[in-house]
Amino acid sequence: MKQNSPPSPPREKAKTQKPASIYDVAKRANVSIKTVSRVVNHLSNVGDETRKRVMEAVEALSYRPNLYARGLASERSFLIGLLCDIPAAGSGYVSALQIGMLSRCRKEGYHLIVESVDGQKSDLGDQVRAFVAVSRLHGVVLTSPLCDLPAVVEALESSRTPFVRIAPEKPLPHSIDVRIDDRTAAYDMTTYLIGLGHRRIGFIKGTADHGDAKARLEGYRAALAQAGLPFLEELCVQGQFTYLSGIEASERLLSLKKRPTAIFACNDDMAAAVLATSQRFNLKIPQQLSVAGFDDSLVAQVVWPRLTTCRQPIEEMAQAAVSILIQRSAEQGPFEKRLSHELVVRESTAPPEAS
Amino acid sequence: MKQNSPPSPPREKAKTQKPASIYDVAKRANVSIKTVSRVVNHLSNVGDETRKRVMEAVEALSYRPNLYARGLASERSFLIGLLCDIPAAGSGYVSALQIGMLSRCRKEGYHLIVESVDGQKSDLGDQVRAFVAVSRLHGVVLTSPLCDLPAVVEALESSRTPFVRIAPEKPLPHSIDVRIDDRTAAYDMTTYLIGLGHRRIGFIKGTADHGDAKARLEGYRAALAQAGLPFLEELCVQGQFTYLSGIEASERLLSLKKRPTAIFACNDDMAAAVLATSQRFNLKIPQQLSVAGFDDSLVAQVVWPRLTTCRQPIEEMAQAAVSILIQRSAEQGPFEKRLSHELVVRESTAPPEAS
DNA sequence: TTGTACGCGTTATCAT
DNA sequence: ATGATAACGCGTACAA
Repeated sequence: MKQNSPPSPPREKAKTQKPASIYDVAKRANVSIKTVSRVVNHLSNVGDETRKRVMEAVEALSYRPNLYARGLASERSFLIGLLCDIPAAGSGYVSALQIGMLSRCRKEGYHLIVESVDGQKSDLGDQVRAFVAVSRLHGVVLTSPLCDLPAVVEALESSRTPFVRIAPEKPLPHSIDVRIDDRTAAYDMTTYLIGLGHRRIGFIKGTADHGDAKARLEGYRAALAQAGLPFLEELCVQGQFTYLSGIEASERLLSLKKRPTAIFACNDDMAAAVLATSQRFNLKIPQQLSVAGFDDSLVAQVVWPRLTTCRQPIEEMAQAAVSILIQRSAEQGPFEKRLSHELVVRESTAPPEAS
Repeated sequence: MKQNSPPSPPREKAKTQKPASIYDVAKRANVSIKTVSRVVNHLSNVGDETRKRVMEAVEALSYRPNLYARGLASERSFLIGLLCDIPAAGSGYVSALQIGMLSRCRKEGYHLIVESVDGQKSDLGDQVRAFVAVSRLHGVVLTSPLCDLPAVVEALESSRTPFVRIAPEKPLPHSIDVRIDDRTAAYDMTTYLIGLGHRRIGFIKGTADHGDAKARLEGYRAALAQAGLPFLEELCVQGQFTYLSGIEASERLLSLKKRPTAIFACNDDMAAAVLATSQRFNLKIPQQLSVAGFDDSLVAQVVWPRLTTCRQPIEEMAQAAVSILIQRSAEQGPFEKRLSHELVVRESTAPPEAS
């Protein structure tokens, strides 16, 4: 006999710890495996009575469809991938993203597989290709700067792996993007600082190849222009989204002969660094220096004074991304999903001291 | 024909984006699939010449064994699971753990699948069972408090899923544990504070059901006893490893009529909270209050002043755990792997002010 | 509405 | 040392 026969026909259910298979369920419910499959996958063409019997059997045997068998039999696996650049892997941003993905995956019966790739290496495309080749993912979520690297996008497209990009820099012909309006968010924050009376506002940029970082810089400049304030090169320094880079950047800003009365950093980690540097420069926050961050990550509330920042609904964005992937929305064409940001005012900002 | 025939026989290699299968490799190398399998899995019984031919074919077709097929055919999958309790999922601790796992997995050709479970719910065992049932993991890594919950352990054992526990509270007959010596670590820190001259040392406990938290408390008490100092209930308050719980705990400690001159918190997040509360109480750190944390996580260096803390090699622990799982060391019996901690002295601690 | 039988890409068991 | 072929558990044309 060369076909799949129901496994282990002799001993019905010994102390075999092996999880029940679809055959076990079929036998117990007195139906074919196809019918079980239909019920499990929520297909409609099943009789009510039959469905009930099957569900009972599923329950009784606590049957769970095997992930590998499913992945093998259909192109569709139940794995969602999170691809992240190694330097960013441990950041609060990625953690939050992952939490959001996790919760949605759980709810939908999918699983999360996390993979780190080294965006610096030249074999990036191969890294990605290798990853999707072995695992035929249902879809993957991409963050900066990966989502803007042609090598990554091409590798994914050539293997026909659906993907959603979080906060990419540039639109792409066929891609689905989830984001907030970083430009407007930064514009809002800058305008808020200007509204407090600040005229010299320092800005710490995010990593150069991150799209959101660029958009925030634009927003900062736009707000300045709108208020009739000049954009000063010396007030705008490069950061890398890391705490350490924030230290360096803030040292430069605070060493200026005419130092700024406020500093807006592109994320909370760097803003926290500004706080630390201020201490060393003996500057009172917020009296002598206002500090604003971005993200509203954990650190924003952990430092003292707590950071005024711009909340980004990262978890929601992640959940949206996963949902899109699961619904295979790609087949409905590319689109962009924009969630809204929110200014969170805390103790790190205030009007500048009357000098 | 009812057997597996080499897929798509007509067009050798059209623009078929489908990854090469073992059949493609076998054909190109003029061997059977079994031989390919042998080479890929590094089995010894293959002729040198044959092996070379196969490897070339693998290279040329950039063949990667399909994850699902492997998982289906053998009990052994190439997935390592990280099971984490939902409240802890976003912590720096878990992030660091994950990074360590990721790097080791990558190096060994394994993949990381992350799953969150709700340790509070009564169906915890089922949650775990469901997870391992679908995915037949190669092994899973467990953290507190999950690693000490009988429901979790039993679910894993009954499904014969190997697991390694990180910093569990109690030893278990068949389990492999990776840890530092939390008791000694806390002992060292407390002794260091005593050495600075502190006599009233507050202690903020970690989550009650975490084994490491308990061990640290023991170390604190032991150091006190060793120095002939009394253990005072009022100086020892409950925390939950979260920043917020640290706020509450520190408020209680600093509201004491006779407040402590130093506070040792069970992790960095809570220590950071002590810093924040101190600001509100107008206490200079470290002059009027010394603060010490545990873990040496990111926040320890992000706050100001930077925290004196006890470094725990979390990433290393994670890597060790994965390696153990991959080597199937379980077959060599249970054991405990102990890594070493390190006292990291920064600006948050100093001798108490002469009063 | 329900069932049969094949294929997915591996590993594993036996031959040779 | 190598190869033919049966599982593995599921989805799915196709048939009934």
